[in-house]
Amino acid sequence: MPEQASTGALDDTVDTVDTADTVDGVVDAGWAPVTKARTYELVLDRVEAQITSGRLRAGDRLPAERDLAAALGVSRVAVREAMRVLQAMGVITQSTGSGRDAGTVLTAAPGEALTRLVRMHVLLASVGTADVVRARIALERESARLAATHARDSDHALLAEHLAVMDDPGCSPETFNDRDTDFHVTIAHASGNRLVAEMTTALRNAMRGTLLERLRGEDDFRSVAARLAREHHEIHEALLAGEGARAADLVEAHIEGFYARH
Amino acid sequence: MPEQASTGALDDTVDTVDTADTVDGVVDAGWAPVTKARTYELVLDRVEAQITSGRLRAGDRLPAERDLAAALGVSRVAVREAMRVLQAMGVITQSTGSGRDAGTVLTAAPGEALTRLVRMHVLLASVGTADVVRARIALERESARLAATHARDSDHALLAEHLAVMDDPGCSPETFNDRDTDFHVTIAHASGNRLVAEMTTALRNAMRGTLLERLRGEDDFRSVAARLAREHHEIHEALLAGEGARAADLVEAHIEGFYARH
DNA sequence: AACTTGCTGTGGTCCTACCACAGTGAGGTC
DNA sequence: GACCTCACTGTGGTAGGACCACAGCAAGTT
Repeated sequence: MPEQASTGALDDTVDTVDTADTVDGVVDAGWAPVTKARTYELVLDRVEAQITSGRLRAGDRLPAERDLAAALGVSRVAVREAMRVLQAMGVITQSTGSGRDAGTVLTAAPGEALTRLVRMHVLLASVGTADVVRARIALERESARLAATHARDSDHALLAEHLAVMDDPGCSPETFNDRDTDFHVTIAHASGNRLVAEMTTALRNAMRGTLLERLRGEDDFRSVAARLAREHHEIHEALLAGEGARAADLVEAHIEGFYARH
Repeated sequence: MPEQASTGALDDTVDTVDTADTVDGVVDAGWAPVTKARTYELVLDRVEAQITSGRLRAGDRLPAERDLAAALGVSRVAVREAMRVLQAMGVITQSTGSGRDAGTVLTAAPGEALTRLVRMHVLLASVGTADVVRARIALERESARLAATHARDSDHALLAEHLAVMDDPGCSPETFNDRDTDFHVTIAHASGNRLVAEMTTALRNAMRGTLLERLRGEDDFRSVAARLAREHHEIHEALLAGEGARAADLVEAHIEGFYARH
């Protein structure tokens, strides 16, 4: 049916025909340049509409790319590009093969997407390290505050495990950094607030490389590690005691302290 | 040159050839399934590497899609899908036409990308409204605290303008909602912390629809608007006085109050 | 009953062709 | 000479068709 250039069901192509024009002598009332939306964006809109209307929800399977393309009257390329965007947002997962669970499935996994986004912008110097630190503090304060009342036994067990590894004097900077990340991420997820947790995780992960470099460049890695470990223990104790406000203050001092001193 | 299936410079295609195998009788030492990375991800890695190494920075122009494809030894489709991802992350902007500034340009604009990401996940019920509210409070407290010392005269002027519009008794719920958003966003950007600002903006924008619905459904919109406006004025006064802590508390009460009461 | 084998549906990749748009510059017109 | 016109060129945008790799399933074989 499409014989070239969208003919099908997707002709919302024209967005605005409104006001103002800049062409030479023409009257500038009631005219605006006609802006065309790219086809893949229209596909995105359709998918979003399906979600909004409740016809599509997490766990559901999307039509096959070919079918979707045919149904919307666009090419498969357009559909694929829309899928790439959704994937980059952590909204879908794709896999090959046949069978019920194969293909494109709606799954809400914002974590990885956020991490990549933040890391990319840190690399681009679009946001500075100091900014990330302040954002981390704001979020992790909230994480800690909530975790003090929401954390379960399994969370505390996990935290204890991470602490034990970091206490080991033979622990390398790499291992320490990984477990440090895990410690903070565990607290974030114990908060029970998914959004705060994912954002916290993303920021901490995006800083992973930077932090590792600092740890490696440390003159006396062991004593620094010991101090950080001690602070971790204090935070954990505050959480166990259910003292959210104190935990939040400790976390703030912990994060700020590391950056301020190095 | 590529006669089908990647032949070119991008043959990192094979990721791991390591340990363990599950095939029936075969010795399970030293074998693992070969996992292939998707081509567009390899392209992404190359772009990220260029940024990391400093050969590419914000404002720079990327090679034309065709050239990049040739240089990397992949198809244009692969390059285009990588571009879609970068665009979805707010890392590039694309435009047609010729000339120096046409084509693909590295520009760090995380705001819109974040907004879409959060909105999508709110729609998917991956994160609940209450979670977004708590996250907003955490971030906007920080925004307000920083804005109290960093805001310039132009910021205060903008804030005053928004306040004036919201004070107008004839102001519609739509207009009020828009200006309310603008008010919070202006504070966020006045904080001087780009990351906090972008995240704040994203959350506020993602909630735009929800908030508008609540305002519209209000029995006595005018009195609610009047109360919100009064709170806005108090916040503004705290900012003008440079009292960050008070501004933060007011913002928290302001946000939480609205959700708690409705 | 257990294994093998081929079929089918899915995303992954590539190529090629063409369209729409925006500068650029050569050429014509006044 | 100054100005306008218009074709050219480089860019992303789109379409369509072909083939590959993979995973499940079912029929056939041992």
